[in-house]
Amino acid sequence: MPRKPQQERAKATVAAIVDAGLIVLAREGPAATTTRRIAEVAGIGVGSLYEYFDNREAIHQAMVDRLGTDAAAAIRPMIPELVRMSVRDASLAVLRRARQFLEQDEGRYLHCIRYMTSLVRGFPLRALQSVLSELATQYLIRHPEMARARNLPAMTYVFINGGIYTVIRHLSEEVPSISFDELAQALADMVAFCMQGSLAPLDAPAAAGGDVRPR
Amino acid sequence: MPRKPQQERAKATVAAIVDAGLIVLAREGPAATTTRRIAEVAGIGVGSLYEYFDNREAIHQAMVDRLGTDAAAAIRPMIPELVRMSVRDASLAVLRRARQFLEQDEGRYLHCIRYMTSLVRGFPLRALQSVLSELATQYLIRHPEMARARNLPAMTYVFINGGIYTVIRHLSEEVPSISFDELAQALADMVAFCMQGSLAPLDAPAAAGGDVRPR
DNA sequence: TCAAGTGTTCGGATTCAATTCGGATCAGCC
DNA sequence: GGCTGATCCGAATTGAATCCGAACACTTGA
Repeated sequence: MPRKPQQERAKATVAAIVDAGLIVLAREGPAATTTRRIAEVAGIGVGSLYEYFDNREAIHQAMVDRLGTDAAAAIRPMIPELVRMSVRDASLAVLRRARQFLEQDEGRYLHCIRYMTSLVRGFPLRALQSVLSELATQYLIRHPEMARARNLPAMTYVFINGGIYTVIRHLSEEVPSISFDELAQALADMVAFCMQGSLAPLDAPAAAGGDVRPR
Repeated sequence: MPRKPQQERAKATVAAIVDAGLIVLAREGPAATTTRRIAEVAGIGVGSLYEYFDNREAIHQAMVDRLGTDAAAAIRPMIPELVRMSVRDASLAVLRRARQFLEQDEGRYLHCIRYMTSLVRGFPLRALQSVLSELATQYLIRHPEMARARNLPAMTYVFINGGIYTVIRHLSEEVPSISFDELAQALADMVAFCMQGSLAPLDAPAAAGGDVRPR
């Protein structure tokens, strides 16, 4: 029976639990991220964990939510500048900011994110997805001619979801076959190529490799 | 101390364990996929699990490997046909085959794949990645003019990794915001657009939305 | 065919993390 | 102070993962 923290100290406790979870996960790995250890690092008793969380899974969920919210907060203020850039430059700027965000605090979030995919089913960074959707919307408002692009909702879906999880996967790899900068550059190029291709008239000259027009 | 199965019955036991794991995971979910239950469904004693697997995690890993191998086996025979298609059609064909593969046996693999991402860290479908790399290589041999494409290794990385995990994520979503067919169509279009854009001469006319040329 | 030696199976005993629960403590209010 | 609900606590309980030594099955070679 989880309750809502009402008093200040209770809110502090909840925050301490999520903080402790992230700290332990980053420093000691998923095997060490037990309820006892979280409580120990948070400086509270084990029983207190269950005052505000149904179970360990709920704590993990809160940790993921925190990461998503923080990431979103890092990107959101950039939106006004981003909409004034080209799609390629905007994509690149977002990817660079994401990397910077993940590497702050001695890579705490970077370490966490590597384990979180196996901690929480689906690993939904809702807040981050939401901010990137907002960015896409703002970008289209500023560049209405791009709304002509064919299949835009599906492509946006792939840009956002595919982008987030491709980056996470890359950062989780033991021995990446390409560097982060190469990945970021490729992703930014690809977003630009897709917008370009999707906006081109259907009777545009096809490149080598057969018919590249949709449908 | 895990050993290699030497006798036939031991190999059968190992296979039964992996099968049972996949069956239980698909039918009863991750919470029910305990060592006891796997042993029960496999028709063996709990102790036998540890003859060939270090721990439960190793069993999960074997389940993931099995899925990756089976998926790869479903795609590999298509390579000779695929290399004769356009990139778009080939991409679409691979995506359709993947879906068909996942839906066979009443969606057993589909159910499994939804949980596996949280069962095994990194969820590496090595065999599948390997087959798709092979496909890319064969495609380039057959279409040498495409090797001119800028940044090809990084783009291929994104096609393969991004493609696999975007599809998996989509199939894992409770309420997908787009249908699988829309996703497949968009991915195939995007691969085509990227190849087209990447092969286009650098001084090609830029589409709306600013400079879309790399670097 | 038998016996030794190795591979295989088994399931009760052990270990340890997750969760519960009843009571102690604290904050705000009369 | 005395009351009430919120908060905190940690020993006890529960159940899954793992271990281990005995029992059983197969292979070999005499």
